[in-house]
This record gives sequence, C-alpha cells and structure tokens, in this order.
Amino acid sequence: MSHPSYDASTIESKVQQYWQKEQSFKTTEDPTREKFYCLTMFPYPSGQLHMGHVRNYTLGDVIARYQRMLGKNVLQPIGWDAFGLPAENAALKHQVAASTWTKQNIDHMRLQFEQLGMAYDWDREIATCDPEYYRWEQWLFIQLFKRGLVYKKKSVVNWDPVDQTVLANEQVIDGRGWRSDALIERKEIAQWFLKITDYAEELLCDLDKLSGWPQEVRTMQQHWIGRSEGAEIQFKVENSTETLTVFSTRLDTLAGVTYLAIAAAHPLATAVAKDNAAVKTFQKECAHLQVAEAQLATIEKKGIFSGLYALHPISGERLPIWLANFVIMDYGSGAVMSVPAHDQRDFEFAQKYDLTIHPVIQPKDGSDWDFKKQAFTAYGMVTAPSSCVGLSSEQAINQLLTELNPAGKVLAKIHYRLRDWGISRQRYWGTPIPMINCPHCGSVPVAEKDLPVILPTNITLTKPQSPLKDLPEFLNTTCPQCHAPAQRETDTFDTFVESSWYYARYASYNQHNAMLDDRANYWTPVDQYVGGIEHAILHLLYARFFHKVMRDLGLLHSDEPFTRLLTQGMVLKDGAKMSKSKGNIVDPKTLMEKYGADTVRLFIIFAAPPVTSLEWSDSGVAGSNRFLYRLWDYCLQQKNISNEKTIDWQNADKVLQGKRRELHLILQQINHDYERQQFNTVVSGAMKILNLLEKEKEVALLHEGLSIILRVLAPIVPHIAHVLWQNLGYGNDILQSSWPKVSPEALTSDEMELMIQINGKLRGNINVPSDSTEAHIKEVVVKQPGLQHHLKGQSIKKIIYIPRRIINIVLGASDET
RNA sequence: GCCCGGGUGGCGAAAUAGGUAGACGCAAGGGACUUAAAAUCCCUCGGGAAUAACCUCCCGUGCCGGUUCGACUCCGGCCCCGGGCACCA
Repeated sequence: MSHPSYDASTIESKVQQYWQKEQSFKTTEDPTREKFYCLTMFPYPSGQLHMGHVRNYTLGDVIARYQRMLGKNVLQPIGWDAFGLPAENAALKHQVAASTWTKQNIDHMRLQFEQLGMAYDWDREIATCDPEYYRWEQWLFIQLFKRGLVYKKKSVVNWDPVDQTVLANEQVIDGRGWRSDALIERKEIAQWFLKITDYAEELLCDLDKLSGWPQEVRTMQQHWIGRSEGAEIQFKVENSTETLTVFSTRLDTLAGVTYLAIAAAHPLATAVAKDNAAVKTFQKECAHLQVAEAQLATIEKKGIFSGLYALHPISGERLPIWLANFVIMDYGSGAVMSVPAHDQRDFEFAQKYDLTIHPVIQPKDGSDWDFKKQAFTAYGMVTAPSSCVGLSSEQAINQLLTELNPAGKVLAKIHYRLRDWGISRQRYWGTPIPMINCPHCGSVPVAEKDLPVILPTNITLTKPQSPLKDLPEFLNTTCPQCHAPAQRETDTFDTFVESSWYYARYASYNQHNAMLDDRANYWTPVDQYVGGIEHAILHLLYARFFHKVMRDLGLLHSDEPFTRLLTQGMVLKDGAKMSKSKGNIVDPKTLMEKYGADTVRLFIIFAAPPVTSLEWSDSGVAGSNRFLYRLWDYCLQQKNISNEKTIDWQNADKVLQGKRRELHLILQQINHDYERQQFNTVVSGAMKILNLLEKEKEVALLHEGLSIILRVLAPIVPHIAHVLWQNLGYGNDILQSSWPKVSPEALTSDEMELMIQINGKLRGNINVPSDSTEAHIKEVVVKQPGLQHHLKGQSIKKIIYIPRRIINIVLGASDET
C-alpha cells in the first residue's frame, strides 16, 4: 500500500482548520443571490452533547451544506437557550453560580460542535442569558405592553408548602414536591399574560399557508387553538345579583340542562364555603390537585352540591349548582352547563350523584334511545323547548339564538381552546420582567433608556427560592413615572419567550441600537427549521405568535417565521429513550474519538429516516466506519484518474452504457431523496455507487462516478469528502463545486423490463423494446411460454398495462357470475 | 382522559403517484487468503412445500374486515408502542 490509510482524527482536524482559515461558513447578506436560512432549534446548554443533539444538528448541517452546494447563500447560525431550570438545580447542588455553570457548559458544547464539523457562522453565536440579548426581549415586552397585549391576572400554580416555592409540573411527582415530598397545593398568584388569543384567528388561518410543515404538526396546532362556534348563555343565580356565564357549542340542548357545574375555586363557591363545612372540605380537597391538565383529565370526577340554584333562561326552572373538580377556573368563566342526556361526562356525573337526566333530542331516524344507558351526543331532532319542537339541532341553535338574544340571555360567540400565555416565572435564572411596582402608579414598565434590567449573576443559591426578592440592590428602585421609591418585579420570563424570537436576532446579531434591522428581513423567514417533534405545539406556536407581533410592530415583513419544518425523531437504545437512569447512554465523545465525526454523522444519517425514532446500534457504527475505509482506499487507488478523460458515451459499448445508466439512476434517486429529506437512502445510494464502481474498469466511468459519490456524500461526511476531492484532483474545495446533475441521455435505454401478473399475482417478466406499443406488448405477453400453464383453459377477461412497470392479465370466470 | 404519530426478516430499514415486498447495511452461517488470528474478499440469508438440481407453488408488512384487476400503501373497527397536554426544554 503506497497511500496512507484512513485516519479520521488527523484529516478532520486538518479540514476544520482549513474551514476556519478560509472562513468558509461566514455569511453576509447578498441581495443578488438566492438566500437560504437553515436553522436547527438551539440547544439548552446542559453540558454534554448527547446522541439526540448529534442527530438533530447533523440533519440541519446536511441540509445547510446541500443547499450551499446548490449555489444558495446559506446562513446557518447557532446559539444557546441558556436560561432555565437545570442551571438553578445545578447551582443549588454544586454551589456554583448558575452563570458560571452555564458558561462552562456552553464552552464545552461549542467545542463538540466544532469537532462534529458543523458549518456554523460562529460570529453570530447568541446566548440568551447575555444582557445584550435579553435587553431586546425586555424592550419588546414593553412594546407589547404599550399595545395592550400584556395584562396581569391571578392564576394558579403548584405550591410547595415546605420549600415555599412554585414547582414546575415535572417537579410534581404523584402530587408531591420532588425535593420536599410535601403534598403540593394550588395557589393563586398574580402573573403577567400575553394576549396570544388576540392572534388566535390568524394563527389558525395561517396554518393553511404552511405547506412546508408536516401535516400532523398543523393538525396538532389546529386542535390546540380549537376554534368553536357557539353561544354564551346567562344563568341568573337565585336570590342573588350574580349571573353565571357559560359557553356551549350545543345551544340545541339548552332545554336539557339539569344542573350547572362550577370550579371549586369559583368565587361563588368560596362565598358558600364560609358557612358550609362540606363545601369547604371539598374545596380543600381540590386545592391539592395538580395544575397539569393530564392529571386533571384522569382523576375521578367528583362534586358536591353548593346549596345554590340557578334559573333556567327559558323555563325559569331551578337548577342546582354543583362544585366539580374537573371544571377549571383558569379556563373560560369557570362554569359549565350540564346536559346529562346529551353529554357523556355530564351523564356519568349525573348517574353518580343521582341528578335529573332530561332528553331533548332524539335520533333523526326515529329510533329509540335508552337514556338510562348512555348520553345521545349526536345532532338529532329537537323535542324541547316548544319553539324548537321538530327542528334539527342546527335549526334549533339558530332559533334559540334569535329568540333569546334580544333579552340578553344568549350571545353568539366564537370560542378558542387556546389560552393566553402566562409568562411569569417565580424563578431566578431567567430574563427579569422589566416592570416596576409603584405604590402610587401601580405596574409601570421600566424606561427604555434604563434597559437592560440586568439579572445579578454573582449569586450562590442557598435555598430553592428565587434570591431576587432578597437583593435590595436589585429590588429597590424608583418609579419611572412619579420617581417615588418603588420595587422591581422579581419574576422572570418563561424561557419560551427567549426561543420565540432568537431566529430573527441571528440576522442582526451585532446590532446594538435596535432589536432588529434590515438584515432580519433579508434572512427571515427561516427556509428550513429543524427540531424535535416534542416542540410541535408550544414553542412553534409561541414563535409564530411573536413573529406576527414583530410584523405588526414593523420589525419584520413576513407573516410566518418558518417556511419549512423538519421534525426529527428520538434516538433510542434497546427500544427506550437514552437516559442516565436506564443506563443506556451512548456518549458521542467516545465514539468520535474512536471513529471520527464523519463515521458518527454517517451512521446517524443512515440508520433511519429523519422523522422516525432511531435505534442505536454499535455494530452499525462499525459498519459505517468500514464504508468510509473502503471509500478512502478505493479512491486513493484511483489517484491517477485523469481529469481530461472523457468518452463518446453515445457510441460506447452497450454494457458500459448500461452501467452508466445505472449510475445515473442512482443519482436520480439520491437527488430526489435530498429534496424529500430522506437522507438515509442517500447513503444507501452512495453505497450502491461504490459497489458498482469497485467492479468497474473503464476510467471514464470511474472518473464520473467518483465525482458524483464524493459530492453527494459531502454534506454528510464533509471531512473525508473534502480530502478525497482534493487528492483525486477534482478541485481545491468541494464546497465550491456544483451539485451533480442527472444526464438524461444516460438514462435512455432501448429495452424495458415488464413484470407480468395474472390475476394480480406475479408470474414472470419480459423484456421488450422501449418503444413497443401497448397493443404489441399485450399480444406478445399472452404468448409467453412460461405463462401457458396458467392460461390454459381460461378466458382472458382483460389485460391491464401500466406503462414501463407491469402488465396484469385478468382471467375469466366472469361469465358464470 | 383528550390531541397527534408509529408498527415490514434475527436487527436498522427500502419500496418515488395503488403496480416486482425486504434495496442498502448490521448480525449470523459457509468458503478463500493466513502457521494462526484480525483485517479483507467471495457465497448464502423472511417462512414453508416440492425437487437430484432447476422450473414451480403456497403463506407473509401488528390483528380483524372492506374497496380494487392488483393493497405495506386507500377505507372501517381493534391491539400495542411513542410524542404533546399550557411551569422540562
């Protein structure tokens, strides 16, 4: 062997140095070129890259590099979603400042990204815990406040009575605090909300524009927003000035209402509880329920009679008002009307507590329905009230709307399941909410000239509560309006706020006088966004909301932030998500040391299509490494392939033409797979090309084949492709080469193979000239000797010909039937 | 509980618009090379029937049913696994 064998670590660091020296991935705006903004969701800097990261960022890098080789001006930035809960936990556990811990993690992960060969423009790196970043978030919040998109209201949280702190849903285990093991309590506190519901209609309608998104993500968001047309109905409370407002999409069932249900925390319930011990006990029980809806949905449905009655808006009938543990105060008005005859949940509740079931709708087909067994929930024929007898459900809804609206009892209303976005967190490690509480002026935004409100970082946590309240130098300030002594808001933003606009800031990363500038309009919207399916709703909906808000503030021109979305699946080992507790972690670091970045990238791309979960396999990695060894050895054996070697393919030998046709068919498949983002079969295709070339002698074909395989592999294994491209004399930098094109002449063939079916079962095949007519093919096929024993004694009913693919002979037996 | 996905050989997977099921790779088995091993190369590889060997035939894409000349692909019902459910990110 005269050539050196494949040594990944040497060539990878050499190539990485080359990219750095050439500033290969530094991006500038160029209006004359087609831009392509490729972005992978930025990581939380947890400390170490895990396989999920490797997969995520490799996918983004493959797309960015592919688009670049197609000739586009590609931006691929990276940054850090640096605020969040884990830093606080680490700070408490290891007695380090959250800022120090975070910074160390970022430094380590940055190095790992570089070692993986990611084509990032590092000049644009962002960390959300940097005041230069979050000052613009605070500024944006103040603009939203000015626009009336921010308000404060009381809202319920998980309260740990021992640690005296608010817990995230994931910190509540079986109803108890993860650290203290105390039974958690629901606690109402005042919090800031963003009016995302003002944008509900647009967020819903614009989903139709997102043709580059997976349909399931659009469907999930559509259901999450949950637009429903219905009516608000007023129920007067007996012997009281109070009125309960409920929303229902089934006004046609109004006459069937037999009771109302209110949240345990409803003001009416609290009023009753003063002198009703049983109601008070029930309230206390409900106060231990978790905030998480998944918990709420699975608990046993319980209730208690409040002693109060509401009056039916039509009949004036007295309807008992019940407290129910499944009615949420934060959602709608905290009260619902119950129609046990026509709603299954109401039915089960009514059965349990022996409440009246009053049917007012019958099946349209006139069949009997046993209302003692279950609710009839479909639309049907209405039997009450008298004004609606004989009407369909649809007609009855309209009738009752027109009939009851003048008296103010009913109002047509569009309701959204989407709730406003609560952004207050009672935590330390986050962006300070730029508000000041003045004893005279109330909540006042910080003056813009005083931004940023800087989060103190030289802090060692000693207890699980946020330290901000105990820091006078942070807390005490003066009111921007009346200049009286005042206190800062000590809550910080939900970290989803940072991730809702970072994609735009990458464009204006070094702009110190504004949040965004013209460059943001050059680069956005993001052409390709890559991230986990777990972000399908919350992150992606909040970012869409922020994009529209930024547009309405004149900061951006487009309507949507992400044109195309790729949601990648998880990395599993032994069928389960990799986690420390399961002990099934595979560390990318040791693999990269053993095989190099290219092998790891190759395996992770090859092992599964991007969207499905990926089962880890150590021997599969070794196989990927073997392929790169083979490629390396083979290429260096062909080192003296002349660049000038060409051939008259039109008049070449038929066998050689057939091989070239095969090569271009594979290239066609590869190009198609790049476009549809099925990169695992791109790798299969490259393997097929190498298998083909290894059996080939003709230099012209080798020269063409090697130039194709190196270029189609370059986005996936960029280091080895770079070195081999140079060594074989194709050029100095494969990044500058053009993407390989399929030659249409190479694909032509004068014969085609057709599969023959009889009654849909495969029975043989036949080669015919490509220009054969359908009639001729049908004639020839039935004479095929191999088929005669199938055809004997049967009549041919018809012959179906699918051009260039298949021919199906359908046999008789039709005469008898 | 509600919403959204997924299920194909021993394993990861492929099948581009309803038209050859299992490409490509891993593992396994056999062979070549070697004193030996590793590496490399060659062959076999869904299950079954039949055969000296071919030809050939049957079954097979989670389960049950349907549409179609033809279904991994479309429709209905079910089972199992995963993601999300608003304070993990």
